Amino acid sequence: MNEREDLIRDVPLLARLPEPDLRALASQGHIHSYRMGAVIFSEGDPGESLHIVVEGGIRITVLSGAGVEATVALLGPGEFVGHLALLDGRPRSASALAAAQPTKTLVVTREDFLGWLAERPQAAFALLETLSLLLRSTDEALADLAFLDLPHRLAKRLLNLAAAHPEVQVQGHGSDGVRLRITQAELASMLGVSRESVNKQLNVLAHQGSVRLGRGNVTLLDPEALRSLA
Amino acid sequence: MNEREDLIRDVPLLARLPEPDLRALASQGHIHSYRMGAVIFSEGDPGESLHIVVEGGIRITVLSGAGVEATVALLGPGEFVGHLALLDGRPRSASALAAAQPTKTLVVTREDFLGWLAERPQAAFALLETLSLLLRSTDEALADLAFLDLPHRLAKRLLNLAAAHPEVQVQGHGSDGVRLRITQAELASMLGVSRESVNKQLNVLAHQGSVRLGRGNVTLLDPEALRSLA
DNA sequence: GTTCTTCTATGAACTACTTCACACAACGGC
DNA sequence: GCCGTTGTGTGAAGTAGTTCATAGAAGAAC
Repeated sequence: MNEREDLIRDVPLLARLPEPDLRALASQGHIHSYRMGAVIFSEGDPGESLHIVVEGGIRITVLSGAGVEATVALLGPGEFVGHLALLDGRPRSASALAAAQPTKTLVVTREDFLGWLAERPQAAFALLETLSLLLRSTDEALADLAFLDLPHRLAKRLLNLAAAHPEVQVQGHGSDGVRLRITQAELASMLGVSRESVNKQLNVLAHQGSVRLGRGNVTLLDPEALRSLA
Repeated sequence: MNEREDLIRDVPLLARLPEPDLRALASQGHIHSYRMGAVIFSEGDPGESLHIVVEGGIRITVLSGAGVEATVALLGPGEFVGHLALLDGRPRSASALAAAQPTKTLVVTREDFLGWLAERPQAAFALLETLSLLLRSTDEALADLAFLDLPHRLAKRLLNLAAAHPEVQVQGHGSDGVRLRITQAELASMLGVSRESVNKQLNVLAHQGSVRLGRGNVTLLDPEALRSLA
C-alpha cells in the first residue's frame, strides 16, 4: 500500500494532492502485469483508466498520416499515461505498449477516480492548477517546434529528459554525467525529425564534448553547454 | 448583465458551467476599454485575470528566439485569453494587444474567480473536463506540426478558423462561403511558416477553386475539398 | 487626389531538413 | 561460437521550406 502511495505521488497530475487524499486514491488502484510487447491500450479505445508504471516501461505510439508509427514518449517507473481519460473519458489518442519485460502498472479507473474526486473538492482545485501547468508546457513545446531549429530543440529535449529521469547518475573515469536510456530513433520521433538528423546533430554535440553517445543511451556531460544552446 | 452572461457562456473554459454559476461569475466581472494598439498585458507580467472580448479584437503575440514577434492568435468577440492565469497564477506567456478599435473586454480577476470557485465544487468538475479537452487539442496541434506538411496544416487551420468564427457567411454572385478576416502574415505565424509559403499554398487552393483570396481575408468556397486535403 | 502604409504576389538563391543506400558495431538467442 | 536483429554512423541526392528582392494593388491619412 505504501508503495502504491509513493507511486501516485510522483504523477504530476496528482502530486499536489493532500496526503490523505492520495492514500485513498492509491488504495483504489489495481496492479496489472504485461508481457513485453503486450498492448496496454490502443488508439481509439474508450479511455477509462490511468496507468502508472510500477516496473518496466511503456512506449506510447501514434499513427501519423501515412500509417507510420511514431513513438511519442517512453515511460519509466513513476511515469504515467491516460490522465486525460480520467477527466474527460474520451477515446485514447495514442497507443500504449509494454516496452520492457515484465511491466507492471498501477491502474486507476475513471469510475474510481470520479467517485473519489466527488468527495474531495479540494483535490479538484489542485488538479485544475496542475492541468493548467501541463497545458502551459504543451503550449511551450508547440512554440518550440514552430520556431526553433533542430540543434536548439535537441538540446532542450535532452535537458528535459535529464530532468525527468534523474535516475542514472554516472560517475567515473574522469567524466560525470546523466545517462539517458533512449535510442536515437526514439529521440527523433519525439522531436519530429528523422533519425539521421538526430544522429548528425548528436555527433556535433559529442565532438564538442557536451554529450557521450552509446548504443541505446546518451550521456549528458556538460549540461551548461546544452543550456546555452537551448 | 445579461450581455455579460452571454459572453461568459461562450468561453469554452466556462461553457459547461451550470447557468446560475455563470451568472454569479459574470456579475463579478468588470468591463475595460482599450484604444487600438493598447497593451492589455505583456509577456512576463503576473497573470491575474481573464479577458473576454466584448467588442473589437485582441492580438496575441510572443517573442520567438531572435526577438521576432509572432502573432499566435487573433481573438474576436466572445473569445478570451488568460484562462490559465485564473488557475495557476503564473506569469503571462504571451502579450496581448488591442487589435481593433475600440476594444472592450470583460475582465475576471483571479481573486474573484477563486472566491467564486471555492463555493462551487460542481464547477471545478466541469472545468477539469474542459481543460482536459483543451489539452487534447493542443496535443493534436503538436502532432500536426510535427508530422503534417504545409498544405495539410493550412487546410486544417482554415477549417478550424471557419468553425471558430461562423460570423461572416458570405452569399452572392454565384458562390457562397465562409469569409475569414485574417491576413496571410497572421496565418503564417499561426502555422509556424513564412508568409510567402502561405501565400503560395493559398494560391494553389485558389486555383483549385477551394478558396477565394482578398486583401485581409480568405473565403472558403469548398470546405469539403479542404477537408479531404486535411 | 496624392502619398504612405499595409498587404498580396512571385521569382531566385539558399538551407535544413528529408529519403535512400549502405557499412558496421553491439547484443541476444540458441 | 555464430547469426539475426537492432542500433549507430555517414554520404549523396532530393525537396519543402527559408530569406531576399522587388512589384503592384488596396486602404488609410491628410
